[in-house]
Amino acid sequence: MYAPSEAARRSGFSLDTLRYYEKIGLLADVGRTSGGRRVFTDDDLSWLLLFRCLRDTGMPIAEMCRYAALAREGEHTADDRQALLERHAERVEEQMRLLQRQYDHLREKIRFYET
Amino acid sequence: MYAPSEAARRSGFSLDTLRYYEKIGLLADVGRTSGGRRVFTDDDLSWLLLFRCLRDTGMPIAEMCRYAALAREGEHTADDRQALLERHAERVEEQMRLLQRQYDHLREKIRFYET
DNA sequence: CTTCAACCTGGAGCGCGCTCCAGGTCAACC
DNA sequence: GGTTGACCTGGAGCGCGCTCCAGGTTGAAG
Repeated sequence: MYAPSEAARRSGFSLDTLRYYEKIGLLADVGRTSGGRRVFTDDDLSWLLLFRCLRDTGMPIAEMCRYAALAREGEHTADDRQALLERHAERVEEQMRLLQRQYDHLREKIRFYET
Repeated sequence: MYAPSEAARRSGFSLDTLRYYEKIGLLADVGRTSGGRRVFTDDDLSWLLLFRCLRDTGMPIAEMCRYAALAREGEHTADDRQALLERHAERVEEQMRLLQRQYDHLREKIRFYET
């Protein structure tokens, strides 16, 4: 059980972003205290860490929503979810290759300044 | 000498983006025909390829503008320009490490679906 | 019991990097 | 000379992903 600030600290998202993710339905069924304050479980946290991973690798929020919606539908969507992640992983590989290539160009450019 | 569409094709930027880059002063002194149409030189093209590299590695446009402005000031800014690129390259290294780390997480998650 | 930082809501606003549009001009080809 | 597609300008608009704000509530510490 984590307070909002603790969940923010552990996930790397801001409080506003956590509220935003709940508002758009990415993070569903977040618990509340009797006073109306959010309480994040370990399960919520592991979702947030997955979202962190997907965001850091450039997945659009709309696609994360699709993934989360599939997961909520139940076990029978496991194949779809796997395929979604696989397609994303392939895009990430392409992104890494491009980044490496452009990094090499950049280093070459810098070497030019060193002479 | 390249027509706008050719410059777009070779640089990977859209026509609108080329015009936009000129408008904000990132790309300066682009030549024109008597009729007012842009003519891109090899020099313009190599600038565009550098911008492509910097954008692909996540440099904000404002910083590319700073770099371009320094270059226009003359040779005496070479050290500043080199330092700017070096700082950027270090950020890119960090970005590559993060991307690799999150890619590994993603692959692990996918492996979980395979069992 | 008081205080005060952390939290709540709904909704507006923002920064970035383009992208699109209207309404016109240019120039190569038939 | 007419057609057509590439190009021009200034300015508005957009998609994304938050971020901020006002005005109010909660709850742990002293």
